[in-house]
Amino acid sequence: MSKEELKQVSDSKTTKTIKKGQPIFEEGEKLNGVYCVRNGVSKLSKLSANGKDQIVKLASKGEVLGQRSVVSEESANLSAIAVEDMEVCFIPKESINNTLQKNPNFTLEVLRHMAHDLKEADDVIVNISQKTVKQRMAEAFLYLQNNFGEDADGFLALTLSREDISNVVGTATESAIRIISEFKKKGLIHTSGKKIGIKNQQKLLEMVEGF
Amino acid sequence: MSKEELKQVSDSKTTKTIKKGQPIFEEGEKLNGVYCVRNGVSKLSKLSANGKDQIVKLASKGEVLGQRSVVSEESANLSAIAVEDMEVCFIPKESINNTLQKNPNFTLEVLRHMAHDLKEADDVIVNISQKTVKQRMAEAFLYLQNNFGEDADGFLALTLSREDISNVVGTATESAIRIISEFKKKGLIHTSGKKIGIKNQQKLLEMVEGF
DNA sequence: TTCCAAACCTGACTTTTGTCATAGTATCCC
DNA sequence: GGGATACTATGACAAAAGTCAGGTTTGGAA
Repeated sequence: MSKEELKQVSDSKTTKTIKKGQPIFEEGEKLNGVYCVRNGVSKLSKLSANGKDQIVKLASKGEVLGQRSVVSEESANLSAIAVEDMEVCFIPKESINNTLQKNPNFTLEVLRHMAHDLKEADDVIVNISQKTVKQRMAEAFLYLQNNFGEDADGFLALTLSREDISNVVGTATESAIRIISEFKKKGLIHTSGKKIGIKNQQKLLEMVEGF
Repeated sequence: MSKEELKQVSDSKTTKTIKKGQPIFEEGEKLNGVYCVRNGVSKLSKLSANGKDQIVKLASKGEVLGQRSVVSEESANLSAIAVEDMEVCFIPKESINNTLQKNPNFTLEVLRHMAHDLKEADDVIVNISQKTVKQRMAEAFLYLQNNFGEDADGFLALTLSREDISNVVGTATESAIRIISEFKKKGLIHTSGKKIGIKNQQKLLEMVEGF
């Protein structure tokens, strides 16, 4: 983007604070712009007919929410809810559309980014349909480790509730809890309250691969 | 696109015939361009660790294959295999990239299209993780009816093998066959050889919704 | 046409996963 | 600090789905 464009976008920004558990936007809502995550983590989820949420993606610092809806001029397909206190900035869709029209390189960037998201989504489809719940749980822990890191005590930096974990994995909360207990017994992970730490990365990896 | 651009793309096209069962490209391959479906149907699938294919999408006339890989300059994430005899035309990536650079409207069109695909992929994730195999089977039949229509005798125009059906739904082939038998007994569908016809759309719809 | 391989189908069984019930534990708010 | 509320945990059971093993049918090639 050119300096001028950057300035324009910067001018149209407004920062907003979202408390843990609060929605940034919800499924079906018409979005007037996109939200850029400055701090904290948001879950992107969709409610299914049986009343359970499926978490499709976890977005943190630097990621943009609502892009897809604004680009395709549809209402939001997913809800974005804060799993930690967040700071987001809002960019109105006029500003986005304007830049999309005028700056082919920006559009191409957005396109590349969406292509990446699409690949990830396809991978999730394959995983979820072909792997067992146990394998997906192992994968989820490794994913959290890779993408959000660990705190000073060796626990996963992003602490999700058991329910959120089950919604990422796509299983019943009780099943998720049971598998956490099992992993703990086998020495793959350790816990302290809600916090989970990875003890044996190698074995978790093998489990994902199906050994 | 302008006339000139259209002509340029048209000039760089080469048409290719693909026999049923033959791949257009395979997972991991580097693509030198995209393929536009002129005739026939292709399945886009990915091999999972347990040796089963998961079909992510069925593409027919007018749809473009390989777009995602060319845009993001990655190797193909999915294999494209003909489920019917096909005719495709090839558009080299230079031609695509050229147009992407020069024609913001074209880029925006591609972007919108990919946004749509992403939404569909998210929906598939929710379906597959939150619905039973039976519900997904019902959904698959309705999908085939909506997207590919019926022949003169009231059978689904696109005939998939039982294995392909199971790979769309994400289940074992035996399970798919068993559910087909069950649906037949319940009068929801009728079959003749591999062909399947929908008898009671309403009940299938209710089944998808979880009644 | 005949044969063979591939696709289809079904039964019996096992494993996986979900559901319901219930109890303990943390957490929030007044 | 106490009580309501949400979250975590576990057992018992039921339902869903996968696997294995065997048949049968079908379609295509020699």
